[in-house]
Amino acid sequence: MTERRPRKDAARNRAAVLAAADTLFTECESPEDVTMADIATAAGVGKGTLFRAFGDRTGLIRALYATRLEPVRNAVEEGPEPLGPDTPPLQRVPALLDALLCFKLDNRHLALALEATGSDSPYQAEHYERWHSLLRSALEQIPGLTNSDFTAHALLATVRADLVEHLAGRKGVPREDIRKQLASFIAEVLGGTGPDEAPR
Amino acid sequence: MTERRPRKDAARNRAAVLAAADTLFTECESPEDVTMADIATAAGVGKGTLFRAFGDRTGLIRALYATRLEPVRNAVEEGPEPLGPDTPPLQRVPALLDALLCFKLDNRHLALALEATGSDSPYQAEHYERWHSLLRSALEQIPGLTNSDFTAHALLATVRADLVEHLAGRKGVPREDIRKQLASFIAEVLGGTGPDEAPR
DNA sequence: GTACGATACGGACCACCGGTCCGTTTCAAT
DNA sequence: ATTGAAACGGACCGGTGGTCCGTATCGTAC
Repeated sequence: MTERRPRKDAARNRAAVLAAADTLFTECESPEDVTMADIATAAGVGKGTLFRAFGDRTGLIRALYATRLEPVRNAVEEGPEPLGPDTPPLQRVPALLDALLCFKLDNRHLALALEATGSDSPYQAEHYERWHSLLRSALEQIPGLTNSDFTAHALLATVRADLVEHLAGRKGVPREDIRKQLASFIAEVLGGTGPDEAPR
Repeated sequence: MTERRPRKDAARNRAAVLAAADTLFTECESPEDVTMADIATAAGVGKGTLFRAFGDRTGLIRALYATRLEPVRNAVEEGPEPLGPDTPPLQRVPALLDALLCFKLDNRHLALALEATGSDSPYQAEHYERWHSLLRSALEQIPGLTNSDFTAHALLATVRADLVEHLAGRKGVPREDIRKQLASFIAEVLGGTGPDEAPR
């Protein structure tokens, strides 16, 4: 198989860039006053290296984002009960959204940077498709719920990075409050058509 | 009062720029390949004029957006039954969101341009505050609904420009379908706590 | 109609950013 | 030790938002 292993220095530099970018985005207020040159300098490499490794700005941010999101993704794909695939939908849907919310709360800067890539609306990222179809199929298994496709979009819109940032950052709403409000909203949505509780 | 009337040529140029920007944004695919220089040229004025009149790119787009949104705003503030302030909340909430949705459908390019301004998340625009508090107070009057503040945010997130664009543009969902799905979603949200409203 | 101050015009100009290019250095397989 | 491939880095480029200032236009006072 032609699986060329990357050279040692390449791997090291890649990691250095990722780390530097992460701290820079975390520190700076707005993602867009972190320039590519800044990142290169902070990582101690040249700009060329940076672009060679990640293609372009979006590629770098996506790589960072994917790295951070991986634990969540694993938990969802093969994890235990609250998030894993064996959870009954009525319980899994809130769990999924709560996990996503917490992730965005913990990585506000990153999620913001990803969405702010300009031309790259979140709906073009392959991430989105995955989450959407996951959520949709979970919703479809809930009896009495129609409109799963749109509902999935709507629920995902609820945890978008800039809304989360607006609430948690700008308005200072405490983390647990946001989680509770989201949970309560979801309960309203899910409870609307079926029997009000009882996962049957 | 020091209400200096603007000079005649200034007013004419301002209008020309607004018109030119509107058509350019409408024609071009992505808002960000309409440059300020393009707009100036299309309007037959110099760049300086353009910046003098609107401050910066965001200012121009906001001005355009506000102009287009004005009819809706009027209808909401002092209009007749479906949207106006005398409508009972249970009917007004869906009407408001439907109006907003239709507006975004009709002005996709503009709404997209506004949100894509980069640093300027929709939540920082003064528009948003107005719509949010309007919606929230309407929701508060619906008996049995808690969590009005967050619910208002969530419902507004449902009609965000890029989601609408994703559905209507990218995936080609017909206008009426989207409206119907939105209405149905809202019904689920509003019907969740009260008596079984089931409009069908 | 003329003169004149205030206001607006316009396009050359600037700073800066994402992205490329290519001569030089480093790696690792032999 | 040799050597070719892979990676490096920073000078460089095209283009964008935004500024500056000499010039043209407006509108008012006479």
